[in-house]
Amino acid sequence: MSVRIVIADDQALVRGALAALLALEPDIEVAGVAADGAEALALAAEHAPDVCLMDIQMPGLDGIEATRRLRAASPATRVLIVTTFARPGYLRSALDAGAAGFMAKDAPAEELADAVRRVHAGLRVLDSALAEESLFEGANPLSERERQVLRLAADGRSAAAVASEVFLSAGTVRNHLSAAIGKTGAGNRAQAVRIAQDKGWI
Amino acid sequence: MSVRIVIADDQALVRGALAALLALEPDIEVAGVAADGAEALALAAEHAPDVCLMDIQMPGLDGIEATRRLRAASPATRVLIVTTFARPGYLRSALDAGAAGFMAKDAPAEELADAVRRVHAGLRVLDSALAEESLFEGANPLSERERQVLRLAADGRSAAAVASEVFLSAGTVRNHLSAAIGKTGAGNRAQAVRIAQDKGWI
DNA sequence: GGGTCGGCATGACAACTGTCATGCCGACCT
DNA sequence: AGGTCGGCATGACAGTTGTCATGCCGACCC
Repeated sequence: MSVRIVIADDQALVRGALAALLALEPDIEVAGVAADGAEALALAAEHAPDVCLMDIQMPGLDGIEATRRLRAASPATRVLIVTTFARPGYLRSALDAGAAGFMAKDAPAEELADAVRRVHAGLRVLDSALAEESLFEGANPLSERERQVLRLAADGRSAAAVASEVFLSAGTVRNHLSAAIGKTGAGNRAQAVRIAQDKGWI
Repeated sequence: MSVRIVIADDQALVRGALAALLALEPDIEVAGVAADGAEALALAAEHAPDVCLMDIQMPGLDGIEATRRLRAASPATRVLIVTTFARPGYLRSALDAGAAGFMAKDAPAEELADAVRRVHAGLRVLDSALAEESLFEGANPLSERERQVLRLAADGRSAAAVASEVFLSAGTVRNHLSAAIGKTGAGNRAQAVRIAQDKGWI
């Protein structure tokens, strides 16, 4: 009785290579591959796989949101997040969304098949160092408004431009940014953006 | 007579998966895998492979610089760059460094083995859309100083902090940044950093 | 109800940022 | 030699950003 899986990753080369790697295992069967979250949902509905390997960074529907919807639509399919960026905030979001496992892409290739089997067996799979860091860091300290404003400021918009997007005064936007700068421990908004992205807070 | 290759990529999972994918080809033999540029050079010296698959983003010695050194040390080994980021500036740097091919990781997995064979046969392998864009964009317009200052400003340093790093006045640093902003078509330094990174100019 | 708290909003002030006019210097051409 | 050009350096000016004191409001707890 083999484990049936679906793989979702936007980079075709990586997707195909992961499929090749897992297809080598006698007890794992690759039922399908998806290039984004929406495709992953469709494939999961069609094939009802045991496990879905899910990247976070994907165009359109990202891996976190896709996990949330997949858990709601097909509770029998368990999700193993496999991500380039081992950010503490991502781990938390992934678990909140209902993921059963979380692996960074710099983990040894030999561990992947085992992780799939463990997730299939109903166990959680976590990078222990990252889990520790996630606890140590504490939760995302930014308020909803602060995240929103910081996201908009992230691609270099001025305070006035952000203000008109969210229907606030420019002063208020600067105030939220100032709060975000304080909470991230940054010295200005550019650093705040970097730190927040690095921790997976925005 | 099979093609002997070395694979360099810092993400172990991707490295292993690419190795698995290529090992399936009867005429390709994976002689070794490396986690960074330095390891790749050592493996190339040891095994004298026909082709080296090289990621750009790697800790320590990056893929571009590793390619340059590998071409100098082992001219018989041809380099195929395989990168996450299909940036026009990267393509140019890679070719200048002596790479024989340049593939993005979102290319179909079926093309990888063929690309390896072509590179081995002495042909160039290029993403044609990217090559066109690279020509259209023209060369990196930033001067050495502008790149240096922009790189330092990229992680949120103030003009004064950058100035003391490079022994210039704060005003001069702002002037270089202003020039970079103009040349990138950005509206402020944060946008200039984004655009320059996106095109592979810094 | 009264007190406290966190999130949100605002304008005033100081610091920083982006632009510009100006000047210096070496490379290149005629 | 003289002219032109691009890269580099600088300070003055106007616009943007970061901080702060202040106030409003709903949630929560005696």
